[in-house]
Amino acid sequence: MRYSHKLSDAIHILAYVAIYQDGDLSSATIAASVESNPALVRRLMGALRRAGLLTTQQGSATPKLTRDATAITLLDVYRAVEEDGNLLHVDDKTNPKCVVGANIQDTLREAYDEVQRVAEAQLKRQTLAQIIAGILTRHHAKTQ
Amino acid sequence: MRYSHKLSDAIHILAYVAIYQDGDLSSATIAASVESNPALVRRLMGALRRAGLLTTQQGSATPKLTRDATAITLLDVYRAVEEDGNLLHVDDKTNPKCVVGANIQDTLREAYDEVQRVAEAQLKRQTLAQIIAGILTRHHAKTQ
DNA sequence: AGCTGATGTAACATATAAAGTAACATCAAA
DNA sequence: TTTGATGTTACTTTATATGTTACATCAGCT
Repeated sequence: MRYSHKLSDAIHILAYVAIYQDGDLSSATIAASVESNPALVRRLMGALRRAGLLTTQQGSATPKLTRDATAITLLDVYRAVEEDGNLLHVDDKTNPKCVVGANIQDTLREAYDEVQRVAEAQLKRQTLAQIIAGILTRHHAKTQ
Repeated sequence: MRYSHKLSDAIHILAYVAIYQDGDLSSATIAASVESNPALVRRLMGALRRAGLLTTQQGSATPKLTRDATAITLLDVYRAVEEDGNLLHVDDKTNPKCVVGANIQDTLREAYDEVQRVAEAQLKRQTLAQIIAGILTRHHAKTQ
């Protein structure tokens, strides 16, 4: 498949909502910033809403973060939009009659879990507020 | 796309070669253990050979690890078989005329690099020898 | 030398998931 | 009531992984 940009686009949406909180927050406007389409934006916003990160109102372009950007981690967003949150994938079709095929799946799962654990810990350490600060800092550096 | 099993299958191949080093190591036999096909096994072995982890000889089913399994990390294997080694992907098509779109790519790259760094460190900490030990331990537990 | 069976590699087909597109029901606000 | 928004679904397109086939090349044996 193509590589997923869902995490990146979801963070983009949340950052946009936070930065332009009193501006035009229609899915079409946000889609223009993402260079994507309104339906994708609405789909991602739906996932963010179900995860409790965003409130929306049907018929009204008024999305809002449910809490401060300092209290939203990249892990929160990742879990909201990536249903298979696994970074690495075990081949679950190996020969059970072979010593290697019969035992490698559980062994690898254990190994991959360690990778997943540290990656998620790192995602948890980074907040939406930091991303927003990074965006604004870069912007100001360019326009001064 | 489908999720990649290349890392898992490559580790499988290396473990198989190490465990059955004096047995039948034809791509067809290994493919039977992976429940895949010989061409895939040969493709992955080609990548492992180019990465310096394995030696092979055309015409002869005699693959060998180039060094002890304790000196081959999962990161070595990962880099050998995953050409795009990035676990997370920035959306590289965002609107440069928007403050968010123009600056989020670099900001996210920085954030994702941190995740990549800790994940790779964890992959580096785990060796092929540990995977082999895990496979054999599980096997012995079942057959005692 | 020739036969057999192996690898190396490429071309093509298929499967799967992401993202794009379009349509429409529903709701908000004027 | 009209306009324009969201929520959601179905379908299409695209990208990547894997499967399949074919065949050139090589090793090892007789």
